[in-house]
Amino acid sequence: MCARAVAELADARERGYYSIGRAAELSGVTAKMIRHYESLKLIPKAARTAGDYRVYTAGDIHKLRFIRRARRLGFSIDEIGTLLGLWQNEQRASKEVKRLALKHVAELDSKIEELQSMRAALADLAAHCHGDHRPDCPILDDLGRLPSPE
Amino acid sequence: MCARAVAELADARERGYYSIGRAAELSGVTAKMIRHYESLKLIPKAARTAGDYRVYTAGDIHKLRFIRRARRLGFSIDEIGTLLGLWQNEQRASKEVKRLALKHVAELDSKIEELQSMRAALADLAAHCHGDHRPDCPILDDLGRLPSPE
DNA sequence: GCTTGACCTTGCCACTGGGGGAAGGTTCAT
DNA sequence: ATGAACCTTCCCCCAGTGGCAAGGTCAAGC
Repeated sequence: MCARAVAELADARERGYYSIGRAAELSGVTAKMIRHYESLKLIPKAARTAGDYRVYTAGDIHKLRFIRRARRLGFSIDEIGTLLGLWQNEQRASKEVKRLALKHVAELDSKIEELQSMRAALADLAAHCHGDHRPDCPILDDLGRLPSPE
Repeated sequence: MCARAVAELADARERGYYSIGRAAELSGVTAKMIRHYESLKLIPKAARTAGDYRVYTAGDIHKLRFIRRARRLGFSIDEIGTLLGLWQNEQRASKEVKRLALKHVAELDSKIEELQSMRAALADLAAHCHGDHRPDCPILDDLGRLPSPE
């Protein structure tokens, strides 16, 4: 993931390197996304074999797994970049990490609230709709409501 | 929004047409998005003046407001297309509208649940992090956790 | 050695729903 | 007649994927 030109693929495998497909299997991040993360500079450029195949170490795969877990918690790519830096920095202060996590919790909270208010408004409208063959429908009435008499 | 070539802008205004900027003001949908919705065929092509300016009727603006409200409830552009069709169809069955609304409520519910489980997991990790100058951090430990001993 | 097929490479296009801006034309008031 | 305000089209950007196409590499069987 850092050095360059690692000879043949067979060689590379013997030395403990994995192809992008294997890395994808082992980390749960698709090959596509591994390349994408490389292009975004979230991860450094992978080393290549003589045949120009990317090769990954167990450590790289560990890092990819880290990224995948962070994505699942909803962190953005930028935030994950920061988290990776902190993860690999032995001098980090856990305060920094906690601050980032709590900021993200707050973002999640506001998204949740937003969705909940949409949900409530819509469920309320739906509750007042007969839902039969007739055209009358408070849902459409509300969406098409005029703000002021026209 | 349907016919073509409406002569001069001044004429058009006298006949009750609005420019895209006015339509944006009155509907709350930006001029940018009005053009975008037209390109997506969510709304028909607007009529044009001799100078190629789009013109809109009060009815069009009403429709744009409908779209804006539906977006705020989280409906996708596709769903809004369907809702618009139902809105303008006097023969509609309110059952259809209600079904769409309830389906969307279910989608909102699953998104809310997803965010809530992220939120809970992250808040839990953060709660166990000292958040001080020391590097030890359960948040990073969890993100970097190996799935099986290696 | 040659073929086959799995895997890899790059690159482009699509989607969600917008935001921003450039380059140039139109309208209208002064 | 000129400048401001508004309009036009076109393109790039964001996040985070998925998919396709054309081509190169590798390992294995015959």
